[in-house]
Amino acid sequence: MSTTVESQPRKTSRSRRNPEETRSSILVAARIEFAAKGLNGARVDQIANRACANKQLVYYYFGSKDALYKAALEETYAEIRALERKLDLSTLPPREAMVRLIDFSLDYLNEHREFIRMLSDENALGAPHVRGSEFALKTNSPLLDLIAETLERGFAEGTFRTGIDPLELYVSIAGMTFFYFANGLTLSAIFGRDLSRAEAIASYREHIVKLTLDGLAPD
Amino acid sequence: MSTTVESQPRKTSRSRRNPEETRSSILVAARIEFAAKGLNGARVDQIANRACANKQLVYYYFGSKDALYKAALEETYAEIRALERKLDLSTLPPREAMVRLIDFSLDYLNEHREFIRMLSDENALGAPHVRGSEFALKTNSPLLDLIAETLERGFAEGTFRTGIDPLELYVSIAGMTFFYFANGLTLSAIFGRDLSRAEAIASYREHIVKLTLDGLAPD
Amino acid sequence: MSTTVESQPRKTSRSRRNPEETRSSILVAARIEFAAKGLNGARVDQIANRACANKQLVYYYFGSKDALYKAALEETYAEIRALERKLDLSTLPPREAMVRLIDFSLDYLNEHREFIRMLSDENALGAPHVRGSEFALKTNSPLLDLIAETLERGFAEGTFRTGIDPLELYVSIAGMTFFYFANGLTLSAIFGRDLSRAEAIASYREHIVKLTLDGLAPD
Amino acid sequence: MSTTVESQPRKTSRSRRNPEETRSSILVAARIEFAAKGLNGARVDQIANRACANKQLVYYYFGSKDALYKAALEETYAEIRALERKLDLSTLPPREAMVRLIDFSLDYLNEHREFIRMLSDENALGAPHVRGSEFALKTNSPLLDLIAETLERGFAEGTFRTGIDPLELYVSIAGMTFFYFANGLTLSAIFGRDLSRAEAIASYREHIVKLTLDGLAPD
DNA sequence: AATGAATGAGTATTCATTCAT
DNA sequence: GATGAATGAATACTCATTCAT
Repeated sequence: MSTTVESQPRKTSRSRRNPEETRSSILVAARIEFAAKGLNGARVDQIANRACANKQLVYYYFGSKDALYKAALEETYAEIRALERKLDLSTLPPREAMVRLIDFSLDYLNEHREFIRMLSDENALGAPHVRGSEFALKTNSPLLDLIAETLERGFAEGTFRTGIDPLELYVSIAGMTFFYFANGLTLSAIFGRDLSRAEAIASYREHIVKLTLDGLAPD
Repeated sequence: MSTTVESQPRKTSRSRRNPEETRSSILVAARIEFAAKGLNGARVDQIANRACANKQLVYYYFGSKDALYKAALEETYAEIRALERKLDLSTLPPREAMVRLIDFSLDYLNEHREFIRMLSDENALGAPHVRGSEFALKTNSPLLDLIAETLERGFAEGTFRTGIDPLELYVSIAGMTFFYFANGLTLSAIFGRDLSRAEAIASYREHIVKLTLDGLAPD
Repeated sequence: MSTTVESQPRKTSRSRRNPEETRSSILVAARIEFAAKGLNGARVDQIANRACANKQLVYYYFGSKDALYKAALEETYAEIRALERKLDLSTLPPREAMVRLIDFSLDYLNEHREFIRMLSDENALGAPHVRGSEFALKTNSPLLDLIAETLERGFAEGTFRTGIDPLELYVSIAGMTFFYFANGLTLSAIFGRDLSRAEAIASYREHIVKLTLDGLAPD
Repeated sequence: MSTTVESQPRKTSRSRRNPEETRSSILVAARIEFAAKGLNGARVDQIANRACANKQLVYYYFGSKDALYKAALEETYAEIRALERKLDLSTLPPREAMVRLIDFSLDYLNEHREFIRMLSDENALGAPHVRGSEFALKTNSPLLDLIAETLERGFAEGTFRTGIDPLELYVSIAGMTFFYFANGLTLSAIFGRDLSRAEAIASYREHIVKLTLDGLAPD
């Protein structure tokens, strides 16, 4: 469950005089560095290094470390939104759709710890980069609509109860999955049980699937 | 929901030549500073300032910034464990006990955002301070036993189903509450709904109480 | 015989944007500072100041105080080796060659007290910078070969005896000259005779020339 | 040939309320620390620690780090002077007396590297502690008189030539021995020959004995 | 578009020394 | 005499950022 990234400058060659590629490789490097060390811990030098660019180029393309962080954050969000858009819940029966949503959340976070780190970091800093209208618009999620539609279908067929707020449901599912990975290291240490093992994750999945489906079921 | 702490040196007088008090005031200042800015962002200068001590005293008493961070983390954990110990779940009927547990979790995190920040930060850093046997022992939680006992009582009286893992239940509850506050800023920004309002919290409480109790109920 | 260097920042202008010159001026400043105060006593600030650079440039070019010290030490050695290489002993009759060697040693140390200081300091510290193969190779001295060849020529013409180890001869000559200047201050103070006066040096020269030549003569 | 001293606080108990002993144990500790690390490198904390005293006592008894250094230097000198006083050269035939002197110098320095370090350090610093009349008087050496008397006896019996300055002879002998040990580490490293081995020392001894005796012999 | 050189303001840490008891 | 607590002034080193080419 370690998230440490060794600071190998990974100097794979990058073609000269290709602005688009240069910008892109800086952004990729930035995402890795920020995800691994946070805004404060990340080093512009390392980012430039990893991107096989020089420090000045970082400023040329992004203006400041902070702006670069924001760009990295936006890309990270964009990525997850793109995946969410592919999550075709409407073709599945409501209960299966909900399970699919949980699995997606669990799998994505398990495989993209960097998203956790960036999200935690941004909030710890007071979320200064997310505030502002453009950001919210850019990262506008289709998920809430998907959930709402699924809940309605479930209610219609009698498998879900009414009165469930899609955002609250989303937050509770995201919370259960996010927390598991976000705080897995301290949880494992303090409770003496390795939560990063595949079986532990599978078992926990069963637990939250049951909790959610039962919680959604009509009385 | 802002967690920023203005860097006012808050120079309230501190009696001289009182080692116990000096040490303590440094630790208090450290907890505030670390909670607000994280390990990387915190400034030893600020801590000393806030404690009305000088920087060297910090080193005199704690040795290093890192050791001070660990001490702050331990105290933070100790505090929550002390509260958990007071949580007398065994005198309540199982379902009420579970609600009590959720309320405690929600209220504590709502009122102690600094705990969230320290926990997130420690995990982001790879939990280097929590690893190691002494820490786990020191912060050994009574909560798992309380939950296990409650689950058993609930099963005995027929309100809870069997086969529920106390740790998994704890993680899911903690996740739902922790995530709400930990990532509240970005959630509010992106979904355009202020989650820090009291009514929003109350509504979310109802949601997770329902989810949990229904999830625990026998089929 | 004073070696103290006043800490005048000696801000003689240095052309901007000239990396070669910048690096070089830092190294020059470092040699002065290290020679005057030793590794421990030297201040990076002072070095930067004297080089009309700022502190960070020192790190930009040399990485650390220690690495800078090593670079200064290497240059110091390189300089003396370059001079030794010019010492054309092979064109002189053996006895004159030996006198030439003594004179060179005496004159060089007299005029380059900084070499004495750096050598003493390095040894006092346990010679950590000199250890390692590259250093030895870089500073490989031609002197031993020169001495060996001179001894052979002297033996051939009957002025020197056989069985003399070049390294031991070198060490004894270097010892007599080095110690005179290295410890001149305490010697002068304790024995109440100023050894830094030109006549004192001249007289001592006669003494060691005689000692050496007689010591080398066949029985 | 290493002179590094591990910083074990060597906390052997020391009887309380015994001023003489306290002062003495501080001085002993100071000599070890200064000899190992020099004036700049030595730490008052370490000295106090090693002496099982507290830092304030160091100041109580010696006033300052510098004064303590001077006291340590004086004791070091006093010790060698005491040994020199026991060197009964006058009972030996002149040539044997001279050999005895060389052996003494070689052996003492070999066994007391700390003397080398302190002497080098003091000179490197510009000998500020040795300057001043009291120091010279306190450490007044009998050696020059012993050498002068030996030279006279040698001249009288025809084994030594005339015109030899006792101080110059002393400096040359001390130089050959001192330099060997003082700079042994760099010499060994650069010339690739371990000068600290007993055989190497024995061989060098023969060399300087021969050099000296031949140099003193009449033409 | 790209680069290496240069900079100011910080940042944890150290250390000799003094104060109060 | 002896001790722990307290302090100011340094000190090596870092880092985001800008300049000049």
